[in-house]
Amino acid sequence: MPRLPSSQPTEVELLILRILWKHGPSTARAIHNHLAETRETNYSTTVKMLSVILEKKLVKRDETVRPQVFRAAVTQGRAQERMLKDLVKKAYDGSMGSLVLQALSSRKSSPGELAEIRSLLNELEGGGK
Amino acid sequence: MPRLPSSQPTEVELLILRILWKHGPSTARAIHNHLAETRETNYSTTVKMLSVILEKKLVKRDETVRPQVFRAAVTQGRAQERMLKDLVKKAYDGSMGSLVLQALSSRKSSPGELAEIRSLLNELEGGGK
DNA sequence: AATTGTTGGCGAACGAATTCGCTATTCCAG
DNA sequence: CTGGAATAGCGAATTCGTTCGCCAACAATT
Repeated sequence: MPRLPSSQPTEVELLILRILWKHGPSTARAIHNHLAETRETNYSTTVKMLSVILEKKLVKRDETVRPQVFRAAVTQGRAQERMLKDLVKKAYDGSMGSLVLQALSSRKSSPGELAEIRSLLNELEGGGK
Repeated sequence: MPRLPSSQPTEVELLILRILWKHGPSTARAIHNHLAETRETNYSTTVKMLSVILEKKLVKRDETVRPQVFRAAVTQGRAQERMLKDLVKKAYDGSMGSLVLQALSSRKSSPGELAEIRSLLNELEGGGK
């Protein structure tokens, strides 16, 4: 029986997206060079992955220039949000709150982050009243 | 070239673990019945998946009784933590704080959860000082 | 003990993800 | 304009996750 496509970006796809988010539109070669810092895959593999995620519409390609330039088709925030929701659904029974609790307690965040979180919390509680 | 095993529980594995966490040690039949509420897979499939996750040491099996009884070999908290860390690493550049920020802003949590979060936050800031 | 149903397990089959070899296309220096 | 280098792409091969069919072991009921 067939299985449903995952809807979430896969490992390598995410790796490529992160490079694009960080460095902006890039050529296949440039992407591969960044990729090569972490992994030892072939240039062909990078190109193939690019064509795959192009197919999935996760990236766009400018074919009018040579070499072609790839850009992320989704924002980092959107992608993160989708993945986060997926995790909450799959592993936290849909409770975003319990995820946050665990996130806060299982690891120390920087004081700056804590302050940000607190201010956001104030906003949320204030608005909800 | 070989690909590295993911270390994270997969879709169905997680489904089974959640059943065990919720209902405690269960027979294959019982697990399958719960599973069948959501999906329409065969009993053989359930048994197969059980043998797979047994292999992966995610569950234990008591073979001295008939029918055999399965129990989760990892706690829910541990499993959640592992998955959460994985997501933070893969999608948030390791920043747990930014994940929390997004979690809080992208969805409303219940007032009760917000209160819990706030109290945990107080604890963290107080202790860190 | 023979029949019938449940339980457990193996191995085949499929799609999805990832890898790369090889070919084709394009670019550029001479 | 031509040869060598870089770029683009196709298709085969491999692994993992998931599914199920089929057979064996066991239990229960007549």
